[in-house]
Amino acid sequence: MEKTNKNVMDDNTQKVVKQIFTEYLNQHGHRKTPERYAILETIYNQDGHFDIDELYSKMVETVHFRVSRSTIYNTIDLLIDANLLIRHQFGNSSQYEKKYNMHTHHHKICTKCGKVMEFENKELQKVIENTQLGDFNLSHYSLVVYGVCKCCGEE
Amino acid sequence: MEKTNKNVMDDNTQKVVKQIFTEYLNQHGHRKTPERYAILETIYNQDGHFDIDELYSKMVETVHFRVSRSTIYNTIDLLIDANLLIRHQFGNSSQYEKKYNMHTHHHKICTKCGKVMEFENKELQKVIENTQLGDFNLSHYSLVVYGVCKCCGEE
DNA sequence: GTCAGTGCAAACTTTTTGCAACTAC
DNA sequence: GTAGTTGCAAAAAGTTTGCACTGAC
Repeated sequence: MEKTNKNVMDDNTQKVVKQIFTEYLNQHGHRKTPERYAILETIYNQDGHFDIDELYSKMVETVHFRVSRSTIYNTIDLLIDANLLIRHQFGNSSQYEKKYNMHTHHHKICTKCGKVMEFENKELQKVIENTQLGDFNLSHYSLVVYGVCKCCGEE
Repeated sequence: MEKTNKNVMDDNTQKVVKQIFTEYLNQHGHRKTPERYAILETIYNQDGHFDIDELYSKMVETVHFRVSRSTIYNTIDLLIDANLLIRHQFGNSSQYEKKYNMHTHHHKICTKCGKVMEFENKELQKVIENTQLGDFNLSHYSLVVYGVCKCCGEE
């Protein structure tokens, strides 16, 4: 069993990402709606990966802020553009992950149970970032390693 | 503009992958239906990535072998299990790629035009394969690099 | 007051499932 | 003959779109 990052974002991170988002919205002529900030706050108050449905449920049930799925999709696109969120394409649905102030990490996925685990490896990170890509302007990358995890391998 | 792998598989590869598939089907008590071999052949007669719909169209229009989408989905699962096919999760739909006798490679995706390009890098490959993953039995991996390609960057 | 943003429902896309007909064995 | 497969159509699941209403500016 692998641990996911347990550092729930502190108040300062919340403050900073709100500032970044506000600046982004201003620069792009978008409105600063309460829905958008509620979504940003919910995302930065949790750890690990989530999909749209999980975020929707969390907002309705836990945060008690009712937004439509359309608004979530809309806001997620803005957050990705604002560099505050990463989209992964693990399974059938897109998985998202906050980006600001996060350690670079990679993912292991168990092909039996589907569990997604994170791991860090500085050397790997360095080599990938230094790779020659020709006329290609790198913005980010995603390394996913597939295999069988401890639990599933014990069968 | 990047070149994709242009080596259309030769007759020998076709023969070998059919043998591998036959063995797999036998070992797992699956039937050797013409649909399954037609799908395998079509996949190994083309290069690059494809999704279910492209494969379906190709079979209907080019190969003139009519199979249902259900059968394609079914067969693709078998081919993945038989280690003859890789599934990628690039966009909204799953992308597939033949696996036997292929060079290990990685993918660059342009975040503007969505183009998927391949590149090889032996060092990268070595570092990834030698990464310590604890109690995790590596089977394969997928490195996707996002950024802006030459054409899109010239705007 | 205006128009971007929201919520809802409908549409769309990709994948899965149920079932009758078929066929590899 | 029989059980695994196929093809079709319906259902699911995830995402996008159209449109009337709302609220940020």
